Amino acid sequence: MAEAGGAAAAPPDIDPDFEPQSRPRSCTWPLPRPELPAGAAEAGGAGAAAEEGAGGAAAAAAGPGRTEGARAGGGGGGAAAAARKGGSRRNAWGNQSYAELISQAIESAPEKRLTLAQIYEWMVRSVPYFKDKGDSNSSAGWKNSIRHNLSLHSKFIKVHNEATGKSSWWMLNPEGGKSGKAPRRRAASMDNSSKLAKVRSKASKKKPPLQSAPEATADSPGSQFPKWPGSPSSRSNEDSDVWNTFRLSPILTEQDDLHDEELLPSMVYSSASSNVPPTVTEELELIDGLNLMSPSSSVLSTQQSASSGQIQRDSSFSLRSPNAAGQTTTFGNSLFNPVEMSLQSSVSHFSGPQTLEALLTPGSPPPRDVLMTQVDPVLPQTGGRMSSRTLLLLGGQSTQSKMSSGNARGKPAEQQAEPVGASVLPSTLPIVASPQNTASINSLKAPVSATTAQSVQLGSPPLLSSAGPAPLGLNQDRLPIDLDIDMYMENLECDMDYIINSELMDGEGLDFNFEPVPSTPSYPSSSQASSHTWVPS
DNA sequence: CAGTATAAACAGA
DNA sequence: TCTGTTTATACTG
Repeated sequence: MAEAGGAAAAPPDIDPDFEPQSRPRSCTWPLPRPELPAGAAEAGGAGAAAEEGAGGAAAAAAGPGRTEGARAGGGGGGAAAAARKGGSRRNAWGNQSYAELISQAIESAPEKRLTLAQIYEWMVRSVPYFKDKGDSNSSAGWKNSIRHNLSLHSKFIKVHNEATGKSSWWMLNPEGGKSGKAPRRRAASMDNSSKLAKVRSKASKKKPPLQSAPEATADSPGSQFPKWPGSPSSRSNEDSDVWNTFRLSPILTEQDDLHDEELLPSMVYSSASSNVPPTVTEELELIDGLNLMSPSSSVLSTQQSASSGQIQRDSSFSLRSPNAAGQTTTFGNSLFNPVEMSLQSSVSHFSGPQTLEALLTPGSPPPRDVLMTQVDPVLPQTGGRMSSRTLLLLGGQSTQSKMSSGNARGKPAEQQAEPVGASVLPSTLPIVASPQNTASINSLKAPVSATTAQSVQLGSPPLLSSAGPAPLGLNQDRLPIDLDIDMYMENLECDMDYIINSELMDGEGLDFNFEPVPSTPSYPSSSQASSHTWVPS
């Protein structure tokens, strides 16, 4: 799995003990372990050496005593010998490294993402050695190591978790950042956000000239992945720093002008439309990573660099959604929709520069639909649109970016919301067989390839119009992607939200909107909508 | 030397 | 206090 990079992730070593246990009821993730452990499975299956069991126990036993101090070094002595499988474990808990354990923990989560606390939890529950150490007392050392590993390895990406309000989500880097400490540049697609986060954080944080911006930015170790704009999620202030960091990429630069939140969409879109600067390329790469993830996603990829980029993203989203059962359909929908919306919109934009222009065109009334979506960035500027209402609309679920801060998820959010993402999506983009969906899909593609199609579709059901509740069933399709979504959400969300809110919102039901929107019109709607809705024809 | 573990300093929320 | 990031140190292969 994740393995691409994560190779480590699934090493064989896993102890029988811990793997399956992963899901504590109490755990955040509601889902019943979906497939859980891809990683685990593999891991376990693979090599899993049996030995662990014993070892584990032993370790546990021993463990308590020594805890950290001894371990490596001390353990080293004894353990050292142990070749992974061969014999003893490298570590008190087995042969797996922290990074591997973390990977498993994340993979075990239905949504493939966990918060730090959840990772701790998983460790305690799943790894015998840590069972005893859940306490604050004993836990300090290994928790510190967990955190350290998360930050250190690129294979782990941090997605800021608005909804939960908790800490960020930690996910496996699709590209497999691998353990490499800081593969900075590469960055995986998703990473962007996360990375951004990191970047920003780093940038902002340490003032020490050491890593001063410039250098860091570049490739040097300091900068990790400046790729996208996404990070708005982070904090306001940081952004500035972050941006600096990012600036490397042209896009970023542009974005700077704009604003954090909206930036993303705009950025992408803008960049794409305008030129497809190098930055874009990078994004693509990132995206690629996503693609990897996503099965069908590749669809558009080829078409246009710019367009492809986003498209892929979409796919990635869909991909992401693992298994989760679609529990909270509603949420999922809402959440996803927005995202997709944004995505689609973005796509459409790309597809049709014209559209973009049209959209952008100041002269024309700001095409809410379209513009909203894409242009969002502008909107905010124009008038902060994210009125509370909007947020409200999104309702609870939409995680609006930082703006709203507490997302719908908030409460049960984790349970519900998260799952949502995961649950439905899988089939989403790629597959969606349903007629409507199909249309939507087409629309997605269409933008790229055929504008015409879009127009057609567009014509039919503009977002709002479509509002018709009917189609909803489909919604689910899109929902899930939380993982990515979050990330995107950060970036996109704002836009989406805005758009949605502004347009759809008025009222009532976002839900309705979603579907209709996404289903077919979405793309078109965005681009076309702009033209349609706003522009006569 | 690379990878990993551990400890700890710092910083932000 | 928790979360994250970084740096430093030590050990192993």
